[in-house]
Amino acid sequence: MENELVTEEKILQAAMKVFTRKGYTGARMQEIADEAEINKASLHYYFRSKQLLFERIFQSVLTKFLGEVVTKLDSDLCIDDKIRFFCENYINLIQKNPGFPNFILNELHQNPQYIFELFNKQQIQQRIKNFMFQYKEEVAKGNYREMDMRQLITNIISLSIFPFAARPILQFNLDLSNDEFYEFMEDRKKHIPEFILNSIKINK
Amino acid sequence: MENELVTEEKILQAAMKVFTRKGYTGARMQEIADEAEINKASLHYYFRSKQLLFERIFQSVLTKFLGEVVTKLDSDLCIDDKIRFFCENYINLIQKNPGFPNFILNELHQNPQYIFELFNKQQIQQRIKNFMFQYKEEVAKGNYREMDMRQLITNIISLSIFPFAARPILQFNLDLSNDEFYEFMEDRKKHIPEFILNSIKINK
DNA sequence: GCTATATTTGACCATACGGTTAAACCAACA
DNA sequence: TGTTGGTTTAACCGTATGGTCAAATATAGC
Repeated sequence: MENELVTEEKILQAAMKVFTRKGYTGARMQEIADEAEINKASLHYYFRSKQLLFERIFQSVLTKFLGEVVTKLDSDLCIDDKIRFFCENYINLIQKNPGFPNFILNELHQNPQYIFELFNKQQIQQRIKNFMFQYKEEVAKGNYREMDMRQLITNIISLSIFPFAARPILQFNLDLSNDEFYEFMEDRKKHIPEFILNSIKINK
Repeated sequence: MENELVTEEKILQAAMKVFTRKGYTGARMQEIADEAEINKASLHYYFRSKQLLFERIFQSVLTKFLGEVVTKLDSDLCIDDKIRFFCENYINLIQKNPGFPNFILNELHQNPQYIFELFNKQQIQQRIKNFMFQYKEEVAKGNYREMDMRQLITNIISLSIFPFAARPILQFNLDLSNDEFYEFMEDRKKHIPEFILNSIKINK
């Protein structure tokens, strides 16, 4: 049918909005229906249950969250540019979807095991290994400090994502308005790579 | 009555366990009652409603989470030691209470406004300002790089807390067993201060 | 326009859940 | 031992919620 895609798409958008805001247990099927401007029974017509609808959304969110940025990470950029690229693009991505980090962190905690399949699809582990290898080569050349690469990768991710997950705390304690927080994260796109590179580069 | 404190304490412990695992919407009063090995009606006898019990728990968690460590931050330690102290003690604290970060990050997102009173009690803003002032003095002496202190503070917190919030993701993608993750975080107590100080100190 | 198929809807169902009640229980004390 | 007051409990209540169903409505092919 013609309308099918439209309705289905409306539902998916509404569901993403509600699930990312309220989480699985907090979300109400009625609320999703209202948001999509359809009858609650139609939800179950298109997606049989809350669980199935949720899985669809969760998969889509996780794919968006991991895919877009991580994919480009084993390009032929140098270490510096990869770090710059990652921070800048991740912050951009989350600025467009502010609810993603908390949503993922939270539901992750409930479901852990079944999520790992999704990670596998993105071949994260392989990309990380490539990056580690590239770094080691640079260490051998004397350009970067030797360090536990798992710590470095954790640092890059933490610095980029955490401020969004803890946004209200930061805004309050650093006394930032919404606009100021936006500016703060804009600055941060440059600040993080600078901060990291200051720490890991060896200046000859 | 004699038994009152015991029962009340049992409830609070059970409630903390369940709320930090499942969040407000995910937690069930029956589950808390079971965990405390009492009747569900007794819950309502001691704490009138789910909301009130939750607020009690949330306040207690937040106080523990903020107080213990942050309080000691405006001591007379030097910058280096304050950063070392903060990272080490925060990681210790969370290792003892692994559910705290996700719990706070999540509920925070639902409730923001009423939480700020609790932050005020801990005088976080003042302590941050003191730290900023101390840093500026050191910059003037030429010992540390000049930088936006709000970024630095965000970095310290992000690096310490985020790995716990995203633990399953990290464990999977860095291929760490539970024991290895523990070791990883043990190393991290030293790694973070080193990483940060490498970046901000000026070597003469 | 008629039939078959897909979609939408209001009404309904069963269960789960937070919360209440009244009776039972128990310790202290007169 | 009987009375009092705090505590515990089983049974119950009203509502919210995920899910179903059959009737109604729209759509497409003939």
